[in-house]
Amino acid sequence: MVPKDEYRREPRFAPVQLNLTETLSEPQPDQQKISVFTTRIDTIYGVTSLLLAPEHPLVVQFSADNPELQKKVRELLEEQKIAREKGDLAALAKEGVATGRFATNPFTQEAVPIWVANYVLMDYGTGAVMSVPAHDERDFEFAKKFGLELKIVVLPRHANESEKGNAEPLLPYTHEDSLLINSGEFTGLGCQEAQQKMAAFAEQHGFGKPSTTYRLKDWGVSRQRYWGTPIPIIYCDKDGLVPVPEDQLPVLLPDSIAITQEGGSPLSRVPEFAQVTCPKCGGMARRETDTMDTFVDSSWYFYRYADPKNSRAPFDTDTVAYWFPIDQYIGGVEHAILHLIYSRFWTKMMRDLGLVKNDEPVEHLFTQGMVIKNGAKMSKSKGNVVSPDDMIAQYGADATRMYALFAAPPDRDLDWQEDGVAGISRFLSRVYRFAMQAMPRVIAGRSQSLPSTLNPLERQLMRKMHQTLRRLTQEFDGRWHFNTCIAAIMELVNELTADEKAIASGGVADSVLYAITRTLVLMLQAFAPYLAAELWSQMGEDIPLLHAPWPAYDEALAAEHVLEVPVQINGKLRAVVTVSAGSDSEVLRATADQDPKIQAALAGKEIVKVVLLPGKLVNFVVR
RNA sequence: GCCCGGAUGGCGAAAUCGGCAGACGCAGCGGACUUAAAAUCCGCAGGGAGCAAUCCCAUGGGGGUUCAAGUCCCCCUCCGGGCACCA
Repeated sequence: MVPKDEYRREPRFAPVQLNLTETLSEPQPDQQKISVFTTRIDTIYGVTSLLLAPEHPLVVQFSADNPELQKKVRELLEEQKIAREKGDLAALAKEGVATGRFATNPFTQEAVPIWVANYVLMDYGTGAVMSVPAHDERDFEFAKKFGLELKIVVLPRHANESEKGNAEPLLPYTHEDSLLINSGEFTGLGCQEAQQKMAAFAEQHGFGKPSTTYRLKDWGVSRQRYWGTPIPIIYCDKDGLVPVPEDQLPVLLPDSIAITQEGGSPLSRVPEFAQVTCPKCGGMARRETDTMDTFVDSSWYFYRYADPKNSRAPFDTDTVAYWFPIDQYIGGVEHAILHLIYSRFWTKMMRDLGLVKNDEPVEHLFTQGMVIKNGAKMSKSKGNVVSPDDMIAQYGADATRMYALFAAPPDRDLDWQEDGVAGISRFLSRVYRFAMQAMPRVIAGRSQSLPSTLNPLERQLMRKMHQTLRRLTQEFDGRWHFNTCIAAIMELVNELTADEKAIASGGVADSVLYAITRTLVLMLQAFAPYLAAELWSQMGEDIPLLHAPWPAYDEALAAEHVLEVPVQINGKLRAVVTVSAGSDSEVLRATADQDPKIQAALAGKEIVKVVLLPGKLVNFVVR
């Protein structure tokens, strides 16, 4: 599948150990070490403080005999917790407190103050961060607020020569296509190179080494909701967490439930659901009343489709192995992450458990556009969904379906509007009238073989038919731009109805009329299946329309014999000339030379160059 | 903030590999048929200048590459979607 970064592989330089000093004096050999985690070791000469997460173990030690600091740290932790629960950590105002301790930067041997900050997370990296205000957004904000020092150690690579050395970049300057300054022996290196060399230096001196870290996407699956899959776990005071025995699965949601405005899980207020006996000891126990995120269901439900009647298990491994992976997934861009990631994760988990044999749920992904209504995506949660029911009632399912396909290619967003469906409806009526008019001769033509030579009208119509068929065949196999398929069918029908009188008066053999009408119906079935099925049955075909094979187009019959070639002068269209297909450059040049418009336009000009593309284009470059 | 899409006539769009910008349709205008209307059929239709032939301008904006750019490169604006103190 296409989205492939559910975890990101990032080169990291971690951990770098900064020695802790009690004072600004020389570092002592027996002092403690704090591991920090960084992706920008190249900025380490710009470190002006060291930040710890409120939960960092050393914070406890630092604040042991300092109640004031303890209180402040508790506040910082609380702020962080609330922000994380709300999911808007980014909006959290940066707060922090100095511990009064100092750490020594192993690169510079400088001592920097140690702070506790509410935006440093204990569960990422090491819970300790080197703060480089000049080259990190967050540190910049923090340092400005608390008056901490800024040290510029990276300059834009493309700064003018004259500015070099004194150009102050707009702070914080975080780009990595840059050069180091004020960085000791590393000054003058590019960021990337510096990262390699400084990591090697750290490793050599035993205070750090590069590593690769994988960042997994968080997915908290439990929800305090009624709608969701029950989590089959029972809490017993005696036995702890007890899984619901397999013969009691699946746990079903209760039917009688009051959805109130109260907070908390609605299921916890349904005693007959929540109160159970422990499967182990038979004593009073409590059922888990959170349900699972609906993403859990959407992560695997499609496996059930391969084995829908299985009453023993969700699905049988071998039955599923026959069908999976799915050949083609079609979904909206808004699914490009989340659902798609989770379903891949779920498949890999089931693979590891031996439940499925495929590594990926899906082979190919087609990302369809969203339906937009009044500038926003149409979605149930936004309540701006427009039902096609009215349109179906007025124009029928065929016209509604075809209109939706005609409005835009499927990979593009579609701003839903209803003008235009009438045109499709008119088109389908026109097809029906034409076909029914021709029907007696179409039926007669069924049993006749095609004429050995086609007359000009027959040839023209057959050419158009094969061109249309070629277009559809290629689209179905490739881009899926059904809007242009429909346009192509319209062009074919336009040509047929334009020649309707000539066709009616016998200008086209019955067998040719049959061949064209039959192909038209086959092409139409993808877009207007009901009309196509009706016409097919009128034609008295032996096999059902759905079983009829897709017809093959004939490249020779589709080929144009006369080509119109644009003639340009300095790239601007000045004439169009007609040549027979297969004409070479000389013929093309001669034809263009003879065109009166071209002769007039070239008069008195010097021809510098002539671009000749046989069958495609002539361009005179003149002075 | 970061990542991914997108922007072309009054509207939906087409141009698939750098080669006639606007196919096909909607809405509109003119005409035929009709007592009249509906339906249907024919024609016109990006903007500007001109009686006309014809010419100029035009694919969100600005630069560039090229004989030739909606299409390729650089910068920017706006709209949509997703993610987001992950150091």
